[in-house]
Amino acid sequence: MPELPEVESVRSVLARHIPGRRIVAVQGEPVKLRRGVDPAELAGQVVGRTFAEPERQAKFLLLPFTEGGRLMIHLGMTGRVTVHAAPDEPLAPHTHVRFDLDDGRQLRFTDARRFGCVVWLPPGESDPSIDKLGLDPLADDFVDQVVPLWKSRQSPIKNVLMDQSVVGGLGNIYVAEALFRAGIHPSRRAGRISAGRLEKLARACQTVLREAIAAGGTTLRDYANPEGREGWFEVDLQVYGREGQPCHVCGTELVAMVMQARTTVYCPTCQR
DNA sequence: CCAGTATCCTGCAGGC
DNA sequence: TGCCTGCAGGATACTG
Repeated sequence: MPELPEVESVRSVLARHIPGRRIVAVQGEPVKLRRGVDPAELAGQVVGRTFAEPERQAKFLLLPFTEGGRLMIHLGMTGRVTVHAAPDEPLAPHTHVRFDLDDGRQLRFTDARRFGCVVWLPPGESDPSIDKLGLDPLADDFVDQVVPLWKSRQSPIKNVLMDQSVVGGLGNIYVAEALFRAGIHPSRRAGRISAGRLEKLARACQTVLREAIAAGGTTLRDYANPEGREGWFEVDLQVYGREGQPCHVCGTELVAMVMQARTTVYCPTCQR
């Protein structure tokens, strides 16, 4: 499940491949992703444009063009962006959009569950999806900025962390890990946690994301980096996916609870 | 305004 | 062995 570190990994790989490359054609059939995509229509918008340096905002990949305009891509649950040496390489199932580049290579968007999107943003235009995004957890002033925001919320801290309009980029995996590292129970009301503990949580968010980026992104079954390598990097996950197993710190059996229809695993001893 | 829930979609694991 | 059920979950529209 791509969260911020996985998207950042995709961005950094694309940064080695696409800047300076011009799109010469777009292939694919119309498909209903999170938003409908029509490759023929997309062709009219991006053919002839040249990729500039790829960017990332939270979990959104932004691919600007030197001529103006940009592509906004979200990987959803199962989305992948891959670079292929030639357009005739075998197509993976659920490949929805293919961009032919002027050096003969092909950029592909694949997404089995179709929770992702590929959206054209015309020059000067933005999109509500990225406009609504909250704080950047990797920013230098993140800790100072986020504590008062969290303090004003009455929802369980886990739900607040998942809210992209508060902090952009965290998902179910890294939320669980950050809460464990900060020793905070997922269902504790955000506003009732002391400022000191919230600061610790903010730093834990930064640490866990930075470690994951350094490791190349946690690869579970749905993620591969854009070169198509199976980048099975391992990040040291303490709680995610470890329900019923002993806590690495105290040995207590880890517990799973469902919040907002999402499973959260935590240590009932270490997290209060 | 804020919080909580249903919905989209497919692959796969687990149970019988 | 094979089928069936349920779960995985990011964003968003909708309800309370």
